[in-house]
Amino acid sequence: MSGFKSDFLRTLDERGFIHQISDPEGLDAACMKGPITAYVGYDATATSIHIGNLITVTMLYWLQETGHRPISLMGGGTSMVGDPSFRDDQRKLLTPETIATNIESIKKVYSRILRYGDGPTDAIMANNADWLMKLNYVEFLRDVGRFFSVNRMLSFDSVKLRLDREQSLSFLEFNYMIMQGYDFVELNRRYGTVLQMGGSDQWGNIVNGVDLSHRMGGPQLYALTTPLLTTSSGQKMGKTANGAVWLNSDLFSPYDFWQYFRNTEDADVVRFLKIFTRLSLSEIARLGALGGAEINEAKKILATEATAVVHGREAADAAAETARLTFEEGVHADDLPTLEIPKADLEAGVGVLTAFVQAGLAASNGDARRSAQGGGLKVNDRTVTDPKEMLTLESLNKDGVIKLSLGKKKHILLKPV
RNA sequence: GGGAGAAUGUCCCGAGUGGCAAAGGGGGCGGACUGUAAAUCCGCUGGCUAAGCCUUCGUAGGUUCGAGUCCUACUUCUCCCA
Repeated sequence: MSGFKSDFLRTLDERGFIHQISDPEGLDAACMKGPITAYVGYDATATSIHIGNLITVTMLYWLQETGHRPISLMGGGTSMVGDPSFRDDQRKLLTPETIATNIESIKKVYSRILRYGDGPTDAIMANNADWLMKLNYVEFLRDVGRFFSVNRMLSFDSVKLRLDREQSLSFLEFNYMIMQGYDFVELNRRYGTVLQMGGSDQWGNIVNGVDLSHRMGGPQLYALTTPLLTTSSGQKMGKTANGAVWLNSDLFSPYDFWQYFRNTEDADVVRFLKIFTRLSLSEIARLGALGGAEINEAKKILATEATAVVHGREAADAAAETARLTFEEGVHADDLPTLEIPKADLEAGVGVLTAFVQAGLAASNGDARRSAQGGGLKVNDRTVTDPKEMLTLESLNKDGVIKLSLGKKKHILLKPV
């Protein structure tokens, strides 16, 4: 499916963003004819979007870069219902207040990546609550509901999975795809939007919107999905011990974000460089040619570039420097995650295990104890052998802090105040 | 409305004759080997004031020296009949 003429599709294709397109030739032609408007919808189920969503935001970025207009759609209305696609349990219902808070928090990330404004290719921030919340039930059923075939909706994989597993699918959730389909039509009316993009799990929902437009006598719309990103060893991307890789820095620090990419598997480096950085394809090819231990250089660049996109260049460089000092120089860097602890506590003495729990490196004393038994705890780079050891003012190193380490990669500084 | 089944360690899947802190996976964490990679091997994967104590098997009661296991009611979910 290569050989696209438009800059937009060619770029997405070359960088590995394309999984399916509903009518590749038609869409390519539309992109050639002039600026198009395309959108991606985002759930407001958390206070931040995560790395999986970053892929689609990046598509919006390339859309804008190649001369088109992106819309980031906040799911203020659809989040009242919850997307059941490929899930085998019902989501918890969110309160309108939670949704509003989430949207405010989520919005911050976009302006770093997209350029918003009133110009012809400036991005638009929309919220489907603006039209969904006002709908009149019976009217909506007659105008829109009649175009949806339940038989067909039941045949979508996203729903079938749920039914096959004999999990219930409430009528509430069943309506999600109708709302999403309607969003597409509404965005077309308001902004002339002709393309909806999303993850591969959204294919069914997106195509529903394309169909709905047909049936309602509207224009031809297009669907484009990205592959579900997995690591080469088959793991879903973006999962860590503490949950998802969030983009908001209060949930997942730039340093952690940098580390996440630094630890990319060899086999994924090129793929991730194409998707998560803006480096040219020739530069990526050069980095991809590095073999053996040299590929670590490519991973550092990947980490820094990806972090710069989300958190800014300054934060990215700082994270890189912290990592360099910590891992390559073997000294502790000042901006490792730091926890302040009252000086009085140290004077009285703090149990090592407790200290690790307070630092968030262990879930409980028992957990810390087990890590110590496995040789995974270090205080100032010295392995903890006695779980009863006390940390006191004596434990402060020459820089006046105590460095706690879990394994080789997680470090926290305790700073007396 | 009637009938049949299901709910297990707060990550998931999943065994479980009345003696159970509860088999086995997956995932995760730690160790070894390396390159902050992958693969492989080893250990850990309820809580605590820790040779002991406390809390866990949908919820609440009951039988029993003793209940995840048996009984009753309830909740939720599935399937079949209406």
